[in-house]
Amino acid sequence: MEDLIKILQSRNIHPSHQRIKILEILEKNEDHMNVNMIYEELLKEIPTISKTTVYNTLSTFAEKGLVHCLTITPEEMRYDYRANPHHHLLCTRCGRIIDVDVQCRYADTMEIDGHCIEEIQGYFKGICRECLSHDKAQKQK
Amino acid sequence: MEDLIKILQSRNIHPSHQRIKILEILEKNEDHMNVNMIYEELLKEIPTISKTTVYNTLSTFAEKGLVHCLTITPEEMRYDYRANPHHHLLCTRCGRIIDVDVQCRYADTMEIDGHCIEEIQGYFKGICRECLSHDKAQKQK
DNA sequence: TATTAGTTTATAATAATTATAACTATGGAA
DNA sequence: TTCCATAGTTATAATTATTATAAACTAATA
Ligand SMILES: [Mn+2]
Ligand SMILES: [Mn+2]
Ligand SMILES: [Zn+2]
Ligand SMILES: [Zn+2]
Repeated sequence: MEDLIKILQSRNIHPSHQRIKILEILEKNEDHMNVNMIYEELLKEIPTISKTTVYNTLSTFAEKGLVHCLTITPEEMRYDYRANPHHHLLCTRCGRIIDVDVQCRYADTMEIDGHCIEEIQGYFKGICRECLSHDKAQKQK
Repeated sequence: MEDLIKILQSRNIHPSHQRIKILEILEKNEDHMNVNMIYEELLKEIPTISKTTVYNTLSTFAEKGLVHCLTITPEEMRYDYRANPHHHLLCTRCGRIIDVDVQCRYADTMEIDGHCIEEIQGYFKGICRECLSHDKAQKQK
């Protein structure tokens, strides 16, 4: 709680009740929530929360570099709180977006083909570990 | 023209007038159009074309593996006709999506961290060659 | 107290995409 | 030729994520 406030302050974001809760949810959640998932979680603690606040807060967080926006799913934006750059797996079975710790060979390159590279976004499509082991368990029956 | 028909037929897609024209546009265009860009181009030749047809056709093409869907821009889907897998640069200046021919070290890996990898999607964010040289020209004034 | 800036909320507007149903072209059977 | 089935196209409406707008609230400050 105190930690979260400090994190917000360090980015010059006024630590309102709503903002603290949203950051708390982002921190807890592993698989890259969309606005609606965050909103549903918030409702449990702040029943008067508005979806606009979630949108506003997330775009503030993104501006201040506190979260990264992932355009992996075509339907809606996903939000990523983890600090270090990394890649993702989009599971075509369960729909989750999962962190994958692989290094990109080009992660330290700032120039390719004359283009200036500022950010690397990579993701894999496939079937996640959990879904695979679920498949196996099914087959053994 | 004959080529385009053959391409469609080889994928079991009936080569209607509309479909041929859409494929033709995709082939000509380098920077990964969205539905509206394709629609606007089509209007010049088929003034009665419907946007629904563009959507239907592109989703057929995608199903049959003729195009790839890019979720790089958050606003809308972009379509990629090139056959070989490759990466992209999203220029934050001009908004274009440009092919970048870099190899991915993991392109032949089918398994990472126990997850099954079926497809690799990667893109870079930055400023493209053309925008950079435009900047330089400005400065010299 | 009155004022102000910053934050949250309710509500409406926008825009990409999908769903639905009517219309059209085509090719074969009768 | 006429009828019919099918696939493809079109117009239109519905859905849904996101953004815009303005009102209400909060906390700090003169
Ligand atoms: Mn992540
Ligand atoms: Mn491409
Ligand atoms: Zn899964
Ligand atoms: Zn550019």
